[in-house]
Amino acid sequence: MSKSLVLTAADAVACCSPLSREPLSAAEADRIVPLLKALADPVRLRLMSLVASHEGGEACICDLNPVFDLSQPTISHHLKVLHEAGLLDREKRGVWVYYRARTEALANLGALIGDPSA
Amino acid sequence: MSKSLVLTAADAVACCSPLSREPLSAAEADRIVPLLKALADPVRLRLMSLVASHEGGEACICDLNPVFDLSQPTISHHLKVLHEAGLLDREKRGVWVYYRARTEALANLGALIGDPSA
DNA sequence: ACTTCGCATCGACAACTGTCAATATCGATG
DNA sequence: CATCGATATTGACAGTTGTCGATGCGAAGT
Repeated sequence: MSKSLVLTAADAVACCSPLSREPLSAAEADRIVPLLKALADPVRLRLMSLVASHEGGEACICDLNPVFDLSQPTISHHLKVLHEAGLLDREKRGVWVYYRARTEALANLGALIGDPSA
Repeated sequence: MSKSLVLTAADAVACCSPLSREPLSAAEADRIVPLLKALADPVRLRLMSLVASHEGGEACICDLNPVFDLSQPTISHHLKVLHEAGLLDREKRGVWVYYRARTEALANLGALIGDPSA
């Protein structure tokens, strides 16, 4: 069976026209805002960038943790927020946990905010 | 003198490569996050969309206020946040105040999040 | 089996945020 | 100038959020 039975916030972005095209409904805004909230923190934005720009689009937590002067639980918390927003996929391989950037979600969100054809 | 002597957060976005290109520095993240924070609220996201999609890219507060079931000070507050982030330009014409969407700022932010060429 | 290691969860706390009612400001109009 | 109407500011409050230390959990190694 498919692993995408659960509809994350990231999936919901694809169905809205760009900000400058037509007014967003309250329901649409409520579906998009969790994504923006997830990115609207300096640590999470950098985490997202670190994972997305990492080789293969994925990174091990063990690589991410030492980048910041923050406790391990704090990084774990931020990664969870990004994961639950649908921006990061989580996979456990052996001892380590890897996060992979959902570039499609990022692309959809980017298009919604700054529509190139607007 | 020019009115653009002040560098808003929106201007600072243009100088960063997309999220999935290379890791964002802490300083870059700190400059981008205010923009995302400004959009990461359902009311502000809808306000931004309302203004940006409005005829001429601008809208009068008197048109925005009745759209929401919120007090006038609350809407005023949200518009201020968007303005201070550099996403909305403010202009007083006669009795009314008009807000204009800074589409360039939106485009830059959109490109940073979801780079089409990534 | 015991320990170690990588990561998640919990509980607590300070800081920030969204909202409102009350009030101020300021231009237009009588 | 007195008033009115549109918007901004202030002060207060509840709810949310970022952070930490302590602890839990499961897999690997000894």
